[in-house]
Amino acid sequence: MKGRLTARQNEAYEFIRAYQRRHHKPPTLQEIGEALGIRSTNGVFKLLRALEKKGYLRRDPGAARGLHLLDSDDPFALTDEVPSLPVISRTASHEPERLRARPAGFLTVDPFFLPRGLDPDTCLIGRAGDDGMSGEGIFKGDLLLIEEVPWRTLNSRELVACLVGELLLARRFVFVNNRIHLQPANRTYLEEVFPPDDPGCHVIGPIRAVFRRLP
Amino acid sequence: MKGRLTARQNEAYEFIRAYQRRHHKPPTLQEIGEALGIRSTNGVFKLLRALEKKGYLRRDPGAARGLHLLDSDDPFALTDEVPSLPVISRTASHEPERLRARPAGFLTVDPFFLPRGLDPDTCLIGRAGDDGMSGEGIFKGDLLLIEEVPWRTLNSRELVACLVGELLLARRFVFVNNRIHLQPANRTYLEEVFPPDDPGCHVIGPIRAVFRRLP
DNA sequence: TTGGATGGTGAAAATATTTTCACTAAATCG
DNA sequence: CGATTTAGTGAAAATATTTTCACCATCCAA
Repeated sequence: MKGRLTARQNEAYEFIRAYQRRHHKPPTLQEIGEALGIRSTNGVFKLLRALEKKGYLRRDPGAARGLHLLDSDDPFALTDEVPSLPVISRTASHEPERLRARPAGFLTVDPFFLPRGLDPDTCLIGRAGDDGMSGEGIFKGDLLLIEEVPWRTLNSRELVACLVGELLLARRFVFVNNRIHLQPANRTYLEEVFPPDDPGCHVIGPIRAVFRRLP
Repeated sequence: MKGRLTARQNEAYEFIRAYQRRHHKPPTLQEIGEALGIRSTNGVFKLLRALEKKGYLRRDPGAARGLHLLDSDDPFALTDEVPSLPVISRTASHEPERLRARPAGFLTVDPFFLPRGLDPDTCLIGRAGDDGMSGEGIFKGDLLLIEEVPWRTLNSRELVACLVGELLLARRFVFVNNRIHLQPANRTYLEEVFPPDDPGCHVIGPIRAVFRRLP
């Protein structure tokens, strides 16, 4: 029995949800007001009443922080919506079929980086092993969000992650004359060419996002 | 670094945990008192202070329901916070003192990108407004994790985000001869120089991470 | 046996937070 | 057009909640 939310109401709803996820408790009216740029708590109050009437939250009148989102009631459900992707360990190249085995860790990734509702179960995180794509802004050590797909479904010149030798590399993928070409974007690196079944080369899939921590 | 809990302290701890689990927010002192049969909120207050001193919870002095259990072994302890940072809206340059007002949205960021336990409350997300730092792998549209600090505390040649005119830009920061120099890393852009109080230039702080979604 | 830590009572003070009131302005709808 | 919804401002009132103060009792270790 939910009405549709106005843009403003949605902003309030999303803020409450983000706040709850971060602080494990609901915000006060003042905190909502600050976040949305509303100077009067009454402005916030009315937004909340509208949200309540439309069935998006329940209030506990009189109680401090007496809010309670209905959709995603459980704080653990909230964290579930933010996928945690396995980080490929350095030993993965020994058995590229089992990239998810013994992950080096997990990285929380905002759904913003999973376009078109990409299935999180098909995604992985890998660390770029060289500067071969520095010309396109991918540096050694960057974390790459990789969608795992069969390499035959890739488009030509798609930006991919692959395991070559002991390293996980970002490259442009080209398939011609029954050969996989991995093209760097840095003059000091050379294009590499492999037959499709070369055990020393495993193309994982396209790179969907790049994350870099700066010193 | 935890002391042992007395029976009474443990009862309080367990009640808080159960309450949090059920209501998705911490209880008030009165509610704890009712549950444990303590008539004075001060009795509860002292229990909480003891729990805090022993490292079992954190308090947020002055805030209603300002409690927060710590123990990370406990699935309901809720400590491993995955912060949700506000994304600076495009209209922020009109009032750079209130960057958090009316955020364009929120981005969940893995704690991995907050070095040395950087306080999430001092961090923001901004979108790079040009390609002025493409030479260092930051492109227009990239999401920047910015630590908000007073510009006088910056080191020379530090990579910073700043609001110049209508745009949020990444640049190298240099302060000499009482002038702020913003240096690009792309030959087609020019260094810009501002007096420290120029209203058209607001240096937000150093860039701690870069996130890019690929097409 | 004295002194600190613990665990209280009860009341009052100080804040935090919600709620109400009066008023404005824009957008929407029948 | 006029009525309704939405989204505010600003101030004040009403409560909820935290914090402090004075005081008491018990237990335990030095």
